[in-house]
Amino acid sequence: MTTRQTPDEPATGPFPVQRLQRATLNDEVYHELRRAIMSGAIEPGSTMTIRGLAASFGISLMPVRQALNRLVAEHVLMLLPNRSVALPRIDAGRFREITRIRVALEGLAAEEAVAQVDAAAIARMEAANAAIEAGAAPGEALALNREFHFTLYAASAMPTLVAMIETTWLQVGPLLHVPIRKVMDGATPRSLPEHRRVIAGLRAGDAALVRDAIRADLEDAAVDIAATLD
Amino acid sequence: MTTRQTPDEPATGPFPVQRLQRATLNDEVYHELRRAIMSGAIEPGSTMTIRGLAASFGISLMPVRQALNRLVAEHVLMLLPNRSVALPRIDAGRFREITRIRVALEGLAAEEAVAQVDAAAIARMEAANAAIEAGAAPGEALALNREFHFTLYAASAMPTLVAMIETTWLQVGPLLHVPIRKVMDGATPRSLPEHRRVIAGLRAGDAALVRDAIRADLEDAAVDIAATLD
DNA sequence: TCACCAGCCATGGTATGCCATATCGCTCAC
DNA sequence: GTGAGCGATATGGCATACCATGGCTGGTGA
Repeated sequence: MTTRQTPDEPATGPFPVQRLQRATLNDEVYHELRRAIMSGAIEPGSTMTIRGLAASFGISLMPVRQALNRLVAEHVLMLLPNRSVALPRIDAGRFREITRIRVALEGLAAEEAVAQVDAAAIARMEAANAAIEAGAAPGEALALNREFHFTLYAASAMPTLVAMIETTWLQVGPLLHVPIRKVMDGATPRSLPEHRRVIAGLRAGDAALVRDAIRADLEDAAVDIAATLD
Repeated sequence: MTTRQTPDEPATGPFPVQRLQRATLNDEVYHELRRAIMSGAIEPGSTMTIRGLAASFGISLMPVRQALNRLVAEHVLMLLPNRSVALPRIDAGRFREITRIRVALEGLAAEEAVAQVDAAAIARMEAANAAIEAGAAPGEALALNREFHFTLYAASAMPTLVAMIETTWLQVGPLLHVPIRKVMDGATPRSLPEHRRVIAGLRAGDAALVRDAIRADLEDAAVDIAATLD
């Protein structure tokens, strides 16, 4: 099964080491492409070839093909008529659509999380938000924002929902990078009132408030991003 | 590229025949598995092997592997620890979760459809509903119900949303078949008041009414299905 | 008779090779 | 000079082959 165990570092014995890398090449390629997309390394609209990627990774075509298929199935990549794959160029209409979907899904997760969130999760969210407001670098702010949101969503204990939300984040991922950088670069570290409302709502156990704060947070960000689209 | 053109039937010349089967084996397997799942032909909890399916289809392992990967990516199939795939056994908790997701997504699509639906679509929905109420066979009723709902959702002009809804239907597909049969077999053809409310709401342009009718329709059905779970 | 071990078989992952197609460029004819 | 046709190359899909792993089974020894 080629579990790709321990490419280096000789076996350290029965010690509890946690280096379970990635199981299959397929998975590795998949996650690497995900990372590249979320980090803005891939230009929207650009196409990629199986052979090209396989050569870059130094592996055969099969794992790459499977990883691409998986991303196409998630609507993160797009199948061209010639069966090549491309990172879709997101127009304003599609962005609006995905934003509405995100409001519905993330609102549901947020609402549900209120009843089940624990103090540790709230603390992590508050720490992430504080780091953003303290003026993290743009890339880091994105990661912190992601942690803020997904800590909340994970508290919903709805794994299928969380997975669907992750997919939607991937779909708009190419947009997040550049515009957010533009938005945050010039601005002084600004407070994120909606994030603070989320935390306040969690503490108060007010599901409607948390849902609305998430909605407002998404829509606020969407306004900035949409402004860069047309 | 192996476009698999015209396995039989000699070229009929420039006549406009519409027999563009399926493009790739991958796709063919994918859709066949989808059909099998939605029709209840695959037992929830049962596992399947790549080689077994490939032998059944009379093709090689690669297209089967890709189709399975795609279904796993859509959370329709499930990856076992030994990397085999299985049709998940849906427990009550997961069913409740998916139902809530469906209410959120399908409610959004329904609401959005109100502003854009045309008379032809409403007519198709009414016809489908009438056929159900007239006492269609169980399997046919499922297909008609599906047509009713997706005609509505397609009117939303939100293709990404519709695709996500289709995925959720696939995820609960194994449950729909048997229970619905049980529910509908004994019962005399009953009217579907929520479907009628949907149509009335569409005619009246009342988005809130349509959304609520869809919510009620889904939750009504969910009660029947959940009753068969534990 | 039971437990344990070894070898086989089933199965998944990956690499390679071949075929079909699409695309691009070049050449030749008009 | 331009357009049409042809060929080379790039590219995707599929089949086959090989390897690694995990589970199962049968045999052997206590």
